Amino acid sequence: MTEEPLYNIGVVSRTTGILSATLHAWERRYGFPMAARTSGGHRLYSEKDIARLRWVKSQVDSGLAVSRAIAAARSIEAEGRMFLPTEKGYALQPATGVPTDSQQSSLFQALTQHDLAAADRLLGEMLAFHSPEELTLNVIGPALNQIGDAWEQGQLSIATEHLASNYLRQRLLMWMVTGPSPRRVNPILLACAPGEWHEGSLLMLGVLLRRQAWPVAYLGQNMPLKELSQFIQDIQPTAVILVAMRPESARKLAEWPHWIPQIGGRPMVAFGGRAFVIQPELQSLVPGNYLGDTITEGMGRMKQLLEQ
Amino acid sequence: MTEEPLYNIGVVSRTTGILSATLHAWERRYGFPMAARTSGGHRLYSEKDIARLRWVKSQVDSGLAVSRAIAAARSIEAEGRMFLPTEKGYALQPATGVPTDSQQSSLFQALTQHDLAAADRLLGEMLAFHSPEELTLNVIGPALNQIGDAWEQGQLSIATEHLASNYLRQRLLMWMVTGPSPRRVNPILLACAPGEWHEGSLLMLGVLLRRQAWPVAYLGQNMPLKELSQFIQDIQPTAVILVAMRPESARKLAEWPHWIPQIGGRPMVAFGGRAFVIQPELQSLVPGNYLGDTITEGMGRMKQLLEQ
DNA sequence: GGCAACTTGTCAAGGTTTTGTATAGTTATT
DNA sequence: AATAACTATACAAAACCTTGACAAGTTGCC
Repeated sequence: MTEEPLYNIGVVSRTTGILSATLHAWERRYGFPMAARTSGGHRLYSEKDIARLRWVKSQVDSGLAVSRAIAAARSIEAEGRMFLPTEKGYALQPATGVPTDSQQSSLFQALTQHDLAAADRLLGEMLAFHSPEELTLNVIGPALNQIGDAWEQGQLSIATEHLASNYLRQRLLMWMVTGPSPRRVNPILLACAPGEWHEGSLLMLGVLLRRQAWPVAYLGQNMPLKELSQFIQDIQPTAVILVAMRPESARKLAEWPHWIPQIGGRPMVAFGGRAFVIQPELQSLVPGNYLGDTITEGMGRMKQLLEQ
Repeated sequence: MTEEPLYNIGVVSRTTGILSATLHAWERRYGFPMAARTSGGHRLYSEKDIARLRWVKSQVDSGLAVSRAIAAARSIEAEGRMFLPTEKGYALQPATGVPTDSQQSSLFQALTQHDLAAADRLLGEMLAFHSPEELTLNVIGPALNQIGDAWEQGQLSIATEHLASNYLRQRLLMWMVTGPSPRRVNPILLACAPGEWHEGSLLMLGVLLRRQAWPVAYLGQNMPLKELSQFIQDIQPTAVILVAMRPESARKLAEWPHWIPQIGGRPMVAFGGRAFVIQPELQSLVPGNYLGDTITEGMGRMKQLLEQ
C-alpha cells in the first residue's frame, strides 16, 4: 500500500462514499487526511489515505464520533510508526526505558483470566511509551514463556493457553506486517523445524528483523527440510533461520546440509530455540551458526552475520 | 509487444477510442506518449504506446484525473512493474463492486512466485477500494483454496504453500485485530477441531464476526474438546464455532455434547468446514447448527442464530 | 427539563485549474 | 486532388478550491 499521492478527490469521494465537501471539512477541521496537492492546488490522496478514510468511515457508520474515529486511526497508526530510523541504519531499541515487570505480569493476568479487553487496554498503554521491539522482547516474549511454563505445570488449561498464545501471536503478526518498507535485498527465510508447532519465538525474530527493514519470508510451523531445497534455489534467501522448541525437532535440524544447497557459505544458515537451551549438547549437533539462548542474543548474532 | 513505431494517429484514435485532438493535447501537455515521427512530422505510435494509452484510458474512465493516470503509468513503468496490456490489472473499482478475478489470480500468482512485494502492492491497491470483508470473502478465501488445491495436486511445494498461507493468515489476523471496538457482550468462541491444523476458514469467520463488532475468543488450531468444558463455564460464550477441514477431525466433533455443558441451548454450538462439504453425511453426525458449505452461507447462518 | 455550546454534514458563492474539443491555416500522404 | 495529420490558439465544461454559513444533532450544565 503506497503513500504515492495519486488519486483526485473525485475518485476518492466516489469509492469511499464520502462527499467531497465532507472530505474538505475533515481536512480543514482535523487535518485528516492531509492530502498532497498538485501544482494547481488540487488534492491528491494516496492509497493509504483511502484505506484510512474507509476505516474511519466504517467506525463512524457504526456509531463513533468522527473526531474520535480520526483520533483512533491516528493512535493505531502510531503503533506501526514507532520504528525509528537513525542515521546509521536502524536503531534496535529506542531508549525509552524498559516496560516494568508489573506491566508484563498484568498482561499475563489479563490473558489467563480471559479478559481480552483488559489485555488490549494494557498493550495500548504500553505502546504509548514503548516500541513494538521493546514490547516484543520484554513483554510478549516473557508472557509467552510464562504461559508455556504454567501450562506445562498444569496451572493453565489448554484452552486458556490457546487463547493467550493466539492473542499474543496476533500482535506479533501485526507488527511483522506493519514494519517499515523492506530494503530491496533477498529475504531472510524463517521456519520452524519439522514437527515443531510452536512458532512464538520465530515470530518474535520475524518482528525484530522486519522492523529493521529486512524482507522476511515466513514459512512458520512444521517445515519439512527436504522441501526447502528447491524453494531456496528459487528465492535465494540472504539467510535461513531454523527454530526448534522441543529436542525431537531440534535433532531433525541436524540434517539440514543434506537439503539446503550451499555455495560459498550462502545462504548462511542459523538456528536456535528453547530445545538448545534446555539441552545445550544439541548445539554442536546442528551445523551452522547457533543464535544463542535468548532472542536478544539471537538478534545480535544475526546482525553480526548479516553485516558481512 | 514491441516499441517499434508503426501506427499512425488515426489507427490509434480508432482502436483506443481517444480523439486525435486529445492525443495531441496529451503529448503537448504531458509528453505522453512521446510518439515517434515520420520524416514529414506525422506521429507514429508503437504497440506499447497503444497498451499504455489503453491503460490510461481505463483509469480515466474510472475517474482518475488524466495527469494522475499518466503519472501512475510512468511510476509503474519506472519501477519495472508488469504493465498488463489487455486486462484491467490495475483498474480502479468502485467500493461496492467485487474485486475482479484477475486481481485475485494476480495475488495467487504473486504468492506462488514468492514475490511478496508484489502481493503487498496488490493487496494495498485492493484495500484502497474494497473493505477487508470483501477481500476476505472474494480474494483471500479463493486464494487459500487455490493454494490448497494446487498443493494437493503437487503443483506447489510445501515451502511455497507454507509461505503463501502464512502470508494470507497474517493479513486475516491483522484484520481480526483492527476491527471496530467490540460490543459489550460475551464473546464468540472459535476453535479448530482436535487434530485440525488448517485454520484458514476459521480465521476468515473470525475476521467477519470481528468486523461486525462481535468480541471473538480465538482458540485456533487443534483444540482438544475435553479441555473446553471449564473454559466455557468461565467465559460463558454467546456461541461456540467449531471447524474441521479433514473428515477425521470432523468425526471427533461429534462428541462435543459430552464436553460442552449446555443450559437451555446456551451456548449455541455451530460447526462447519470443508470436511462437511466433501462428505455431507458427516453433517448429520455432529449435533448443533451446520453453518453451510461456504463462508458467506456460514455468516448468514450465524447472523440468524445470533439475532435470537 | 431547558438552554447554551459544541459537533458535524451539507450548501452556496465566487474564483481557479484541468481537460476535451473546435477553429484556422499549413503540410504530408496516397 | 482528396484525405489525413500537423501546429497553435482559443474556449467552455467539468472538476476543484476556499471561505463562510447554517441546520440538525449531541453534550454538558444549571
